[in-house]
Amino acid sequence: MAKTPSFDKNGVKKGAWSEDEDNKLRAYIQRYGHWNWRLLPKFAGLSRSGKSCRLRWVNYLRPDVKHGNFTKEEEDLIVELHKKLGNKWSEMAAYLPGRSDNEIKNRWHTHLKKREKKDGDVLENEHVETIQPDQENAKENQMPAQNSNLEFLQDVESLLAESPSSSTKSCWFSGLDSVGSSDNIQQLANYTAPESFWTEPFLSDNDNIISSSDNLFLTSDFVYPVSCQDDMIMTDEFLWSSIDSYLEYNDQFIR
DNA sequence: AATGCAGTCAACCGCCACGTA
DNA sequence: CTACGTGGCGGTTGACTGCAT
Repeated sequence: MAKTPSFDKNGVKKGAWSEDEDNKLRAYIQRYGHWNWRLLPKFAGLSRSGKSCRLRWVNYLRPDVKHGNFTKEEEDLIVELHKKLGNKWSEMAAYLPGRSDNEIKNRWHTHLKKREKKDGDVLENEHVETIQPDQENAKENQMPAQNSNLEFLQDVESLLAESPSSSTKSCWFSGLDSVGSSDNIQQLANYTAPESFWTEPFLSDNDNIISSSDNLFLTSDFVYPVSCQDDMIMTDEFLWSSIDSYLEYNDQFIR
């Protein structure tokens, strides 16, 4: 499927990645993070270009990357987003957790483009409008701009502070669409975390940070249940201690 | 069984935007 | 202001798979 491995004139390897190369790259990034893609292959012991390493990580090795067939919902969303955004694959990827821009692009070119053309022809014959302006606006409201993780948490923190209902906090994290009637509750329910919030483990040289149950935002134990299980309800204490840990931990690097 | 062809997807390439010296 | 380095994006390619003939 992938290209045959070969070496260019500078001794840089190209083509399909071996399991050994994957393991080296994964191990290096999990321990040190990707601080400089150009230098990374040298330190990780790989005869690859930085670009190739980045692509392999982003599209394949990241722990949150979904491998497998697209669901009907995902495909419908891609079609809708393509109507809205055009070929902005990376922007679309922000709305499809676990899917890379490359994967979305491939899916569009191999499947959805044809489906869309077919649907378009049918609709043209039936003289039906595919999307109403109001629906567009509604969609816009559900997809706020992505912030940095820290900005996102600060926004959430301030919204939660204004919330009269303690259950709001749990409901928001459980992924419910609507949890109340007041403005800030509604705003919170519509709020979208940056994808990296769930997926970036904030790696450092200290392995304890990855495995410590005290830093719940930093562990896969916490990140994955929240991002994958819609019906998970968290206690307020758990949520607040997690946010505090997260902000505290971030401060070490920001200051 | 052999061949051709369309579909699929991992990976590459060139370009651009942005930050920094 | 300019040059340079880096990361990221979108378009394209090439190898593999599966199906039809």
